[in-house]
Order: sequence, then structure tokens, then C-alpha cells
Amino acid sequence: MTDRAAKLQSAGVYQRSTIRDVAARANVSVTTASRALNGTGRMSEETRERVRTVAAELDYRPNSIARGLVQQRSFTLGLLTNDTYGRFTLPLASGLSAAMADRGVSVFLSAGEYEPESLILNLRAMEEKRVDGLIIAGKRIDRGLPIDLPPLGMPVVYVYAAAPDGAVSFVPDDENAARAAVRHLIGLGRNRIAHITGPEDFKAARLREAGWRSALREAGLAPHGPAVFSAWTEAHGFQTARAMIDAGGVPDAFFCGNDQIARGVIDAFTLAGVRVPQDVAVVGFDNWEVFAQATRPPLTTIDMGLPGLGRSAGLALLDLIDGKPVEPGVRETPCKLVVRESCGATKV
Amino acid sequence: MTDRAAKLQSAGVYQRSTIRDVAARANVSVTTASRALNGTGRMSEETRERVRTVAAELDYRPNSIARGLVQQRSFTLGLLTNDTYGRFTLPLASGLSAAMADRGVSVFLSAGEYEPESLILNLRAMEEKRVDGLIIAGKRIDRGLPIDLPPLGMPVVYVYAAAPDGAVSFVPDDENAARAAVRHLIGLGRNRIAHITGPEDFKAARLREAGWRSALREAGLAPHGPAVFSAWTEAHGFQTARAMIDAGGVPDAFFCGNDQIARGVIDAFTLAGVRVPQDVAVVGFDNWEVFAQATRPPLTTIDMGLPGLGRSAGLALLDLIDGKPVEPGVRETPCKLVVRESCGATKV
DNA sequence: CATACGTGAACAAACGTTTGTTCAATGTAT
DNA sequence: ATACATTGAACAAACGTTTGTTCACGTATG
Repeated sequence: MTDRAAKLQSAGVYQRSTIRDVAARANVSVTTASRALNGTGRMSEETRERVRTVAAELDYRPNSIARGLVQQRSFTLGLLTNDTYGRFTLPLASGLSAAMADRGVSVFLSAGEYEPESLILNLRAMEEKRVDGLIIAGKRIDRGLPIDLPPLGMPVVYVYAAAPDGAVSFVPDDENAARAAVRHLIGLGRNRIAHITGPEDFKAARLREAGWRSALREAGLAPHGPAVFSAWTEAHGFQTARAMIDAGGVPDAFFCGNDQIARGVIDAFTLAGVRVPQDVAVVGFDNWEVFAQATRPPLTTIDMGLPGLGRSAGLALLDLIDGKPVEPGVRETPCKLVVRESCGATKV
Repeated sequence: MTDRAAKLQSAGVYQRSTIRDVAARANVSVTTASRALNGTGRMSEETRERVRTVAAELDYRPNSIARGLVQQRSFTLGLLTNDTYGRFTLPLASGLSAAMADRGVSVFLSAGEYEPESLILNLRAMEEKRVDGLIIAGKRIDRGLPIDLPPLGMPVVYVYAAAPDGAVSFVPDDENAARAAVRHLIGLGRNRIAHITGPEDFKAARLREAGWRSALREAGLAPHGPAVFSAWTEAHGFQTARAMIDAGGVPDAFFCGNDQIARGVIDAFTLAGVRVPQDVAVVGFDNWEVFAQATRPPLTTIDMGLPGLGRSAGLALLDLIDGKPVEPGVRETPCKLVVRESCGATKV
């Protein structure tokens, strides 16, 4: 600790040591200290090492604010989202901030459903903090945030949200994931496979339905009835399954648009005395573990790899910020089938 | 837009106008411009207004980085958490950032369970960004983050996590909330009220149990058996309820330690042909809507008011930062009973 | 022996604000 | 008419870095 810092601290003010302190203690100029620590400039290895040692002794932390002022970068990103429960956002943010931390970049979070207007205020605060770029994330892949964003004048990457033309955006590859899920069921010998999913106006629902359809087609199977679009809720899965039971002609497998629906389906069958997975296999989508693990039996489902999605989006945004060429358009990132017991496969 | 900004932008670089631009256009010095915009200093109302108008014309945004450098404040907070799914963190963060946004303060998020070591890296990045303070949030009220935090040297407020002696911390008032829930059941005429909850080594579980016990005592009722401590899972609720059914002597109400357990209990009874709420009433804890709404019937439960918790914590931290006196210790914030149908009350 | 060159390091300006101090002009009291 | 307040605004330093440029000193080159 420097004398100055010590004095201030004893006065109740905590004060970090600055590069001047380091330079003074190492008997070099501030310039040299800066260059030594950043690995730039020319100097003897001995000098560089000495500066580094001193910096460590003083527990020196470069002041990112000062650096930002001269470099015109804040090493800071904003994450704007309207996801309420964090079902998507937190895993995304987790992957994002982990990837950014390596590079010294921090992430401002503005989560807004509770008070949409605070998104705007937060955005303004971020502008004033000169964030280097923005990640805009939503709750569905075909809608933007429900607020009017002012023109931003900074690089933006969209994740799990609709993006304007020419923007860079990342979404999970719903269609292929659905295909993989259905192929898995087919591989297990099921051939009457139904599909229950969310509202048709969700693009994710349409893509998953298309994946279901195409996997059946490539296996020469007919869909077991049309897909049932309605809501992303347990109640929907429950009621639809019950209606099928009542009507007779139950399929031997279900591919569901999300885990909640799958949960409802399983509950309905269990309640009706139909065995899962022996009589009917069920596969979900989302790998929301609180559901997927709690179903009886545990649910086979699709994991969208949200942390990876956050990470990819962050890296792309960094490239954009650095002026590297980034091809605009929608990138579909691969998902992963998580096999548990509800599909009837031996657990891996 | 200033000439300089226009020139730079046409070169592909987006550049905001600075206070110099504003000052020049308003024919005042930078000093005056600064004071006009901040509402400080002495000047004619006419001058102040002119500067403000010009600033608006240029869409001027003060550079928080420059301001931070001279004021030795970054108007920035860090939120450190290890919550995986964001069940707690996102509502908390939402309330926090909404309250901070008004004051021009932004919140860095570091969510870590996926990669704990990235919490450390993020923390380092935040130190370099000179965050004014830190909020440390966890998943349980009696444990800190599972990482070794270096000495921080900045104000810290703990939320939903264990805090060292002398620290400021906020937790929901579990005991009173539990009492309110049980009182509600008693008020509805139930008098054999059981309690199933999470592991006893969770302080939250012990507090909720104490609340249950004390509400019964004040009504002159005996607990229906000892509380069952085990796990915060649906499976636990399910199995415990089933065991009670098999053993006979079923209570007429359950107060459950969280919504997942309550869900398991309801499922077990429903499956056994026992009617909820007619034969047995159930109250949960958490108001995790994805469960509370999905149970059949919808679940009466306790809402911890997480956004409010985040807000309170943020305001306390701001006081701490401003050097205002803040009494250390644990603050218990009130929760709210959300009445739905599982308790047998007419829906309000 | 004079010149060129490479090396190691320092000088000084700049980034965009805030703020303590100074100063001129105007108004007011003596 | 003179001294003194008050008002309105500008000067200049400071915050902690980075970085283009300069400079002094040896050493190799012709």
C-alpha cells in the first residue's frame, strides 16, 4: 500500500493505489509502468519484471474508467431482457458473463418485465456509461422487446428475440432439435408419435412442429393426427392428453413443445393408469430441470444450451465492437437431446 | 449533431457530442455548460435554459466515464449471485435495476453457478471498473457464496445470503410469513395442520417451521405430527403425502415449505382420490407462478416480494456509498400471502 | 573518427468531465 | 462619488490512464 493510500484509508476512505504509485515505487515513469503492465513498448525484461512485481505488491488494479476515457471503450456490455422469471435470461447471462470475464468485459443487466419503463431508463444509463455494445434478449424468437428502443448508435446482437434486417442474431436450432428428438423416439421403435405444443403464432412452435413432421416423413411415418397448438402450459398438455384418452386411439409416443406440456401429458396418463414410458413415451423441450427431473419418470428433453448461446452472442458482439467483419443474419445454434427415462431408452 | 460528430460518423465511427460541443453552440464556457446541466452554480435562468435546449438539440449524453473519473464514483453496482435458474435472482435483479435506474445507477451482473471461477474473474473486472458497491445474493439465507471473496474494500449489502457480522443484510421474514399462512388455514376452520419442508440445515426451513408451530400454539392447536424435513423437491412432498395416506390419519391441511413440495402433496392426494381443497387444504411458499398456477387447483402461497427485496437492498447500498449511516444487521422484509384455491378460501 | 542506428525510457498531450477559485460587471448602500 | 456586495460566467487544475513523439546513450557501421 502506498503512503497516500494508507493515509486516506486511515481517514476512512479506501483508496486504491494508482499507476503513479507503481511507477514511483519502481523508479520508472508512468509511461513505462503502463507499457510494462500492458506488455507493450520496448524495455528491458528486468524493468518490465520489476514493474510487475511492484504492481503485485501494491495490489494495483488498473482503473478501467481512466483507461476507458482515453481508449474510448468501456469494456462493458448491456444485456436487455424482458424475461420475467429468468428461465432463459439467467443461464444466458451466466454463459455470457463467464465468457466476457476472461476478456475483462463486464455485463450490465436490465431485466424489465416488472417495470417496462425501467428498461428505457436503464438503457439511458447504459448509454451514459458508454457501453460498447448491447445484447437484446427476449422470451420468444419472433418478437422484439415490448418497448420502443431509440436509435442506438452502437453494435447490437440479438439473442432469442426477433432482430431487424441486417442485424446479427442467435437462436437455438429448434427445427433440428425437434427432428433429433423425434428420430430418437423412432429409433426406439415408436411409430405413432403425436405432437402437442404452444401457440401457433410462436415461431418456435412452428419450427418444432416442422421438425417433428420432417423426422416422421424421412422415416416413412405419418403424423399421429395434426399437431395440437395451444399454450405452453401444463394445463394444456394435461387436457389434450386426457381428451385423447377419452377419445381412444392413444399414440405410443409424444413429442411435446416444452417441458411443461410434457409434464401435463405425463400426469394425465399416470392418472389414467397408462404407464410412461412402457405404454407411451414422452419427450419434452427446454430441459428446465425443475420440471424435467420432477416428472415421474424423469423427462427426456432437449437442452438449448443457453449458456453457450450467451457466450456465442457475446463473442460476436465483441467482434462487432472490434470492427471485425461479422456476417449479419440469424445463426441457429445446435441443441442437445438429454436422455432420461420418459422416452423408454435405457438411461445412458 | 456537431460537425465533428458528423465527420466521424461519416467515417463509420459513431461519436456522441460532448459538453464542449454544447458549450460552443450555446456560447458559454464548458464550466457554465456543466453547471447549467447539473443545476449547480449561479447563472441567469436564460443561460441555463439556453444550454439545456442546445444539449437536447445535440442529443447530448454526459459521459459517465469522464464524470466518474473526476467524481471518483462510477454510478455502478455489482450483483454477485450463484443462483442457477434465476428463480430468485432475476426478480431480485429486476427490482434492483428498476430502483437504480431512476438514480442513473447501473448494475453489473455476475451469475455464476455454471462456472464458479468466473465469479472471481467477474469480480476482478468489477473492481477494475470501480463499482461503487456490491450486492451479494445467494440461494439460501444461511450460506454465503461458495467462493472465497478477497477483501473487498467497498460497501457490500447481502440479500438472501449469509452475511458476516456487522454487515447489512436483507432476507424475507420467513417466520412471520409462515405464521400468516398457518393463521389463514386456521381461520378457514382447519385444525389438523401438518408441515412438510426442506432440509433442516436450511435456516429458512427452520424459520418456517417455527412460524407454523407458533401460529398453532397461539390458536391452542397441537401440531399434526412433527414437521417433516427433507428436500425442497416435488418428490419429497409426493412421497411424504403418500406415506401419510397409507398410514391413515391424514390431516385436514398442509403448510408446505415451498411450492414444489406443495405440488407433490397435491399430486399425491389427487392421485389417491382425496379432494383438494375440500378434504385437505394446501398452502405453499415462494409463489413461483409456474408451479403455483399449474397445480390443480391453483396454489395459495407466500410471495417473498423479491423485487422489493432487491430494491431495498439497492437503496441501502446507495446510502452506504453516500456515507449515510446505515444500521448493520439483518433486516427481515415482509412477505405476502397470495390466496388462490388450494386453501379452500373463496378466491378474492 | 564521424555517422547511423537500435535500445530503453521519459515527455507531454489527450480523453470528457467537475469544481475551487478568480474576475469583471453591475447594482446598492454609505 | 466611493466602497462594497452580488451576480454571472470563465480559468485552470484535476481525475488515472494510454500513446505518439522525443531524447539520450551506447554500439555497430562505413
